[in-house]
Amino acid sequence: MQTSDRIIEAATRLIKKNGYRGVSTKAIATEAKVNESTVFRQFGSKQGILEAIIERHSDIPQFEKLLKEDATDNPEVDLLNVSQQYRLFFHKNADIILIGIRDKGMLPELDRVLAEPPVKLHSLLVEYFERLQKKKVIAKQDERLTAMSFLSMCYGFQMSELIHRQYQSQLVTEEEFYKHSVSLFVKGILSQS
Amino acid sequence: MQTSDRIIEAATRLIKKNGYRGVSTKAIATEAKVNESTVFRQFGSKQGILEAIIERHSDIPQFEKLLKEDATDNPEVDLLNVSQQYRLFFHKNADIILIGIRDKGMLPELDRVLAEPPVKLHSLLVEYFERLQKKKVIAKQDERLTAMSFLSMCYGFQMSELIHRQYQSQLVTEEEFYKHSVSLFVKGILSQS
DNA sequence: AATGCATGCAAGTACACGCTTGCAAGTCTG
DNA sequence: CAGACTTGCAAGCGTGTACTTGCATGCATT
Repeated sequence: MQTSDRIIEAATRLIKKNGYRGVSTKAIATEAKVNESTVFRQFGSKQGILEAIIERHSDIPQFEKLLKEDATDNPEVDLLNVSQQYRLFFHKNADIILIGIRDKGMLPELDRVLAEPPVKLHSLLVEYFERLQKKKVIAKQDERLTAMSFLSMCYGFQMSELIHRQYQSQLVTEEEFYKHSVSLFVKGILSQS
Repeated sequence: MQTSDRIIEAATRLIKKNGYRGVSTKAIATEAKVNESTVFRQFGSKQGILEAIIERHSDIPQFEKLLKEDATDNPEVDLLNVSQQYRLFFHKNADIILIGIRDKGMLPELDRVLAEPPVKLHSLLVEYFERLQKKKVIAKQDERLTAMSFLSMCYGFQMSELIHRQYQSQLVTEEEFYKHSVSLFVKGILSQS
């Protein structure tokens, strides 16, 4: 494996565990089984390593397609797809999400990148629910709030998995959680108030 | 105001912003308008300040009462109460929750204290939903998953407020979110599948 | 074989940080 | 007023850390 890859992986592992400021370049070098000077020759500075980590994960999810072109307008199907995609997004980016939370403010760009997907998804969900209301598929309701409820449910589940995994994991599996939550949620939005 | 109070407040402010390791004792002293040596005379060490911050917030919520003695067994009422209490818990402890997330692992006791309430609340909700099912108030369902859905919804909303406030706040207010979410959720658990 | 490149190694620099200490000044209490 | 206590101030100690540099070594390409 490439030297720089080993360094990035080592850094990711350590920063996830101890935070950016809690990890020294020497520790990263040792973990990567590399001399410290090599780290600087490759990345210039400690911050450079962090930037490389983020660059490697630039993988923004595409919810647009799921809720527009590919939408079946059967909410149970579409929302399950969205939740799967959201879940995938969390898995793929678990590393930088954790780092972004721990070391918020270290890299403004990271903050922005991480804050964006939820906002974007919220507005897409609003549009989606609006359409379903017009089509009388779901009851009349405040779509902003409905979208927020759904989003919070997914976000909350994923965040608690990320943050508290070692304490409370495996109360329920991801599969069953989403299956149950989506169907419960759909029942809620179908019925007339 | 007491010198030590000023120090604790200053430290809380700074640690929330920059993380424990991102804040120097000198910076804390300056922020508190106190000499650095005074900080050490009062708290012994930097870690001592952190412990004092946590001690000051030892304020564990009581969901037990809400879901047992005080329960009306009208889920709309009870769940709204629970959500209010949960929300209050987040507000009261916003400081140490944020610090706990940022500096996870710094203080094992803090990790534990913060991981506990959600787990506890989950098991209380499970009991509650079990009872309502036996009483035929709500449909038959897997109460573990139902509890998790509700909990994730509340947790997710509060966490995103805490973490991303500056980016996405005020899409919706807390009041309307909980009112809407609880009623949507209750519709979901009432209806027969 | 010669050249260039990536790396290891050892030493070192500059600085920030946690923490200590001795002394002087101010405040509060009996 | 005397004594105890708190604080400010200035200096300093030891350590860890980001980062640099010069040299030697091995490897690959030409």
